Amino acid sequence: MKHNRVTIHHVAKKAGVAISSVSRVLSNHADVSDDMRIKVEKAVSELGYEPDYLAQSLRKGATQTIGFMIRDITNPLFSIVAQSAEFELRKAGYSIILINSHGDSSVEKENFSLFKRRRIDGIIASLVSEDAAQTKSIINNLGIPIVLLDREIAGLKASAVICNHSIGVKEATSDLIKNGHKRIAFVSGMKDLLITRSRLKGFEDACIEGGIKIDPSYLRLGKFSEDYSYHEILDLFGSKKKPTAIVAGGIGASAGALRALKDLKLKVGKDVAFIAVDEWPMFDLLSSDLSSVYRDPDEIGRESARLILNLITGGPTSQAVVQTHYRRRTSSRRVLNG
Amino acid sequence: MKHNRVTIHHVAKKAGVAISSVSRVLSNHADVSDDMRIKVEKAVSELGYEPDYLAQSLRKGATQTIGFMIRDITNPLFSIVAQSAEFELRKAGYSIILINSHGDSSVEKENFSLFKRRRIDGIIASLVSEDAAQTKSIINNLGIPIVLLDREIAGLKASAVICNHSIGVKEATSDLIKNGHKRIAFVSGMKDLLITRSRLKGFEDACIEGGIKIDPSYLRLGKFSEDYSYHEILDLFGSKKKPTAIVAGGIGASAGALRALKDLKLKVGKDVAFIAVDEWPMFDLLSSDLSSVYRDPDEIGRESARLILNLITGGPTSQAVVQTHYRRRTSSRRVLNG
DNA sequence: CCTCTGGCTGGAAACGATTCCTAATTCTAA
DNA sequence: TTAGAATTAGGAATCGTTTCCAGCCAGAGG
Repeated sequence: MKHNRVTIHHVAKKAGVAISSVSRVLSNHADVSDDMRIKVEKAVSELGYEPDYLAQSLRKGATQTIGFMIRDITNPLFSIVAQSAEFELRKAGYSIILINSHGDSSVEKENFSLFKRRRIDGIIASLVSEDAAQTKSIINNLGIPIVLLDREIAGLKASAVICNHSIGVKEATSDLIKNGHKRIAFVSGMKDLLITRSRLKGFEDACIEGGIKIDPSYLRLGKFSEDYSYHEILDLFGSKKKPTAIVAGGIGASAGALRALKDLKLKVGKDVAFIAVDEWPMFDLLSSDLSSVYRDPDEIGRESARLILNLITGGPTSQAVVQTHYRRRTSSRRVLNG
Repeated sequence: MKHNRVTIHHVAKKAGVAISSVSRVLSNHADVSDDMRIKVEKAVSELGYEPDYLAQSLRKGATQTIGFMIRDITNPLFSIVAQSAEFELRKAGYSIILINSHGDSSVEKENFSLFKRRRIDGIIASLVSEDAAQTKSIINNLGIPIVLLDREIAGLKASAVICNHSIGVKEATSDLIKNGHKRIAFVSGMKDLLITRSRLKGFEDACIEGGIKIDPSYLRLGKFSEDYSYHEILDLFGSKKKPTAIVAGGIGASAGALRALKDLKLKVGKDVAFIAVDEWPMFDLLSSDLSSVYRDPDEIGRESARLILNLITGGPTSQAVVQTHYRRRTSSRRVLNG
């Protein structure tokens, strides 16, 4: 029981050579004779030897492991990102350790220290917030290459995959305006995040171009949660100046808004125009044919894998931009009624 | 740059004691004086020392890591399972390595060997198939504790979380029969999987109790994919004896079936009764108010974590059963029209 | 015939911890 | 006072690799 793990010692003994020679053969070192190679390979295959990652890692100082930290793996968008990143990284010989931060900065902090203790080679992370000075110093002191998803932190030595949200949101908002909408609500997450600012910029640009003055009470930028969005929409429709259209930034925001509209017995695409930013699985089976601002999660995963590998091999930090575009469907057709 | 990692040596040197003493303090060993403890703890906190997992693992023979292997992390059900398992396991000091098998047996095999080389302490897996004799021998020779999700393999030393699908499906089917349905289609995955057999049993039991003879052409048990289900439903409705109700086993089956019905312009809950086995995010926002057979993914995750920890600490293999139940909504109300 | 070069090989020192064994010190009791 | 027990600390082996270094041997060149 104790001896069922076959190590390089066993191979060396069986082949009648030194441990170092076995290692040399296995790592394709130049200085090894044909004779030696044959002897060792024979012993290796007879014993079914496979080198131990742990010992290799300790010696080499690299674990061939990437930490993937997000707020919520349950988010369908991120689960696709994780999947595609894993697919790319395994091709390069890396495994991924998955960690949730549950949207909690202190858990996030712990996770970074866990990554360090585990000697992770690189990190792909969707951070809780961008402002925390503490987070910045933690990352900078970590000494581990990191790729940020949709975050921008000044003075941080990090690569990033940035989605160009403003373009898609602008197209979407412009379409609403072209259809005569003037009272457009915009619900999304915290304003201190790049992702929100970028969406907001698209929204504002469209309004400016369309000659619409933005009423700040239509801007509800607090949290990404369903709950937040649900209550904000209820609040908006309880007021005097009900919106005629809604742009929901993010999956949580969309879900909350759609539930609120359902409870208010308002028909999407009929009583109110609606555009969802980001799609989710079975989007086409929803009660209404939703227009959306789309980005490709697979691409985000691929790009994040590419960037982290690049950093690990000593490359400079860089950014990748993923485009978004407006997908016009029936929920955003003209539905004005007031 | 090279010396920025602080090791136990530095602590020992700073505190002016031996390495072994530092280790003893840190692992709360009994034989350590107060004086020693204070000296070491001071040095530890001044240097910000944190023990290296890699070295600890190599020496202790345990990596505090669990491998989580599934066919598709994108599946919303499994992503919830993964999340809740991770939450439980981290409380016990374990991290999880996430691996996709993409439903491919040979990838699955590679993954097992990767787990072995990484000295994973335990595995939680949703296997591609149950029949492969090869898989059985691989797992048995692996020597790593394993928990199977919804799979049953005779002669395998493994714990398992088994969902009692038959109960929920039976309730659901009985309800359809009570409403007068006789031509009920059942679409799901391969028959050689416990999960399918269990669902089928519930279906059959309900038919027997309800005095309905099952027409085998209504049983479409091939794959879990959307594509498969889509085409089978199209086929069924292209035939003479169109079904009046559908039970879709699994998320993929449900999605495919709903798409087919959409393309056929058949209204769910009006032209045909429908019951989905398993729910997915935003289930309540679908075009129809779907009845379902529900199981709690969080519970599956928790139970799998519990079982694997139990095995790791030397406990015997065991099974946990997660119940399912029928959630009656409008899509399964009486809708007979022929 | 001797030395030099160069290809191969084996030995040993890391990597960063844990843990066993031994020795030193203190304390108790005769 | 001293033998023996009880505490506590240090040294060294170990986990399974990689890699540096030194040495051996053969062939080439003088």
